Amino acid sequence: MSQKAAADDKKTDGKPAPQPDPARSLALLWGSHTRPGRNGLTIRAIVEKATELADAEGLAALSMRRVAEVLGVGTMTLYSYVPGKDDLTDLMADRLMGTLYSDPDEPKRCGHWRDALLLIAERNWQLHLKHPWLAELVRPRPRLGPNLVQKYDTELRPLDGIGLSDIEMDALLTNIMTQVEGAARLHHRLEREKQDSAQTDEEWWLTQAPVLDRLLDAQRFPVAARVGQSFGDETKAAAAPEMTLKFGLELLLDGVEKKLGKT
Amino acid sequence: MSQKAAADDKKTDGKPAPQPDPARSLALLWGSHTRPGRNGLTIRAIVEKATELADAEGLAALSMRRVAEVLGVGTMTLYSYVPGKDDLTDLMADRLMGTLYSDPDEPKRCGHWRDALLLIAERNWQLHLKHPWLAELVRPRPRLGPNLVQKYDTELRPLDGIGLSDIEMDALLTNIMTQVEGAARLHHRLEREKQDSAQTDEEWWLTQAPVLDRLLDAQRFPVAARVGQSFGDETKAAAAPEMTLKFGLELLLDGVEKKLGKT
DNA sequence: GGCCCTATTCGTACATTGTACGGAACAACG
DNA sequence: CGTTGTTCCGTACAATGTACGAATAGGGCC
Repeated sequence: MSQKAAADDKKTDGKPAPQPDPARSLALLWGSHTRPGRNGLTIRAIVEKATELADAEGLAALSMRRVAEVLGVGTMTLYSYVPGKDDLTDLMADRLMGTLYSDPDEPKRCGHWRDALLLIAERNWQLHLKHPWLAELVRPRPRLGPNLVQKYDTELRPLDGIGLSDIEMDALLTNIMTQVEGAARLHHRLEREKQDSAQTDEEWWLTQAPVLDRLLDAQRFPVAARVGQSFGDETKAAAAPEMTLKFGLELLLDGVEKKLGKT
Repeated sequence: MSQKAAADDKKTDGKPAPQPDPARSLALLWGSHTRPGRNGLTIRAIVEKATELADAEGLAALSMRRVAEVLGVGTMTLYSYVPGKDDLTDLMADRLMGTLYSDPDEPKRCGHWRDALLLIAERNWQLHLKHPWLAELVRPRPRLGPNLVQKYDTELRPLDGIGLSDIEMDALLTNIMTQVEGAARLHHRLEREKQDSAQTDEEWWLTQAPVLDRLLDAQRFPVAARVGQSFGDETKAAAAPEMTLKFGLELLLDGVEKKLGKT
């Protein structure tokens, strides 16, 4: 239908793309973030304050106006440092990637690849706990910034030479990251629901009761009813997503172990 | 800090919560979607048209105004059928869950649990391919609707009695869904980038070249450079996320197999 | 020191979003 | 033919990202 209808907005007067300029975004990521402007503002400062804001109030509360307000500058001033909001979130994400490990060989120093992967998963999990907005970013993974590349390298090192092909190494890491991110999303969703419906889970059962009734009394869902029961008990007791993640990781690593023939 | 500061907006004049009413949302999901209004409109029709729109133009283009326009009704008319946009997307998602299997025993009929899980993963993957917006929804998983519960039950059945506890069954399924959704996100991200930067990937390498140079010439990232190379080759060749998913699934299932002691 | 030019700052404006509000049109019932 | 309650929807509002261009400040050159 309107497959290409949205391509030419402006008359394309010379510059190729006024809005999305991937080259500029990349240059920004890899460039210097500490060169101050006229009023002493730096990209780094913007990114840090924005991160604080997102940590405290969630990604939904992260608006250019709020960031500018917190920094005590005009809203549009931010745009002389950063092309747009997407680039800001990219910067925020990439910066965090630099905080994961103390040095590029930390995971490898675990010795066994399995321990290394567990460390990697744990660090990423903790990062997601500290920064709930990380898992909410629209972009599945942020643009390729220096810290992300560093992280990639750091996490690949303990896998190098254990018997996996390059592509398998990448696939394994990707799957682990997917697991962690997925668990983080679930975790934050539950957390938010818990504090949205406020106080006791007494009330939670009241609103959910009609559905649960329909669920249980009908034998349409025999297995779901029973498992949902167990899961519900577990859920209220502790952090279910973390258990799920641990379980999935074990399975994944056992699978790797089998693929490698033996430990 | 502002933990509870945002609780009381309005004077709370009687009705508990004017905006987020989980009970109503749940009732909506489980209620009838075919009762027509004055002008013959039904919830089902709204949901279907909205789904078409999201399929064709992406989640970003899905606005209440557009949906109403397509349906030929006033914008606010939608609000007499659906409490808000979130509920609409919940309805859309839940409806799709009903299209996954022909009957509640289809996966179980595969015989072996491994084949069943592969079928389950494949179906969910195909669904994500058909509806890119599904993986973009903010809510990690939609609200508990009838079709989602049905799907849950259907997918649990082949796992029942093979030697896993209820919680393990749930965790396994959750992890598989996470894998699929993560792969879908990556897939759609690559797809979008490919058609955003338009025509040849010639140009892609031009914009990405400076970064890649910095990446390769520095020996800061020895492993990442090499693996990224392999991965880049693979990426251009075919659908990398799908391969990654297949790989991760195999590992996961091998892990399950080991846990069960033997096939 | 004085002046000009360029890069930075940012007030205003606009398009777009979800949706609250309340009047208008309509159906059913007496 | 009212009356009443439901459904429809035009208008309005607050919030968003950001384009535009006027004000402004700083730094180099005479």
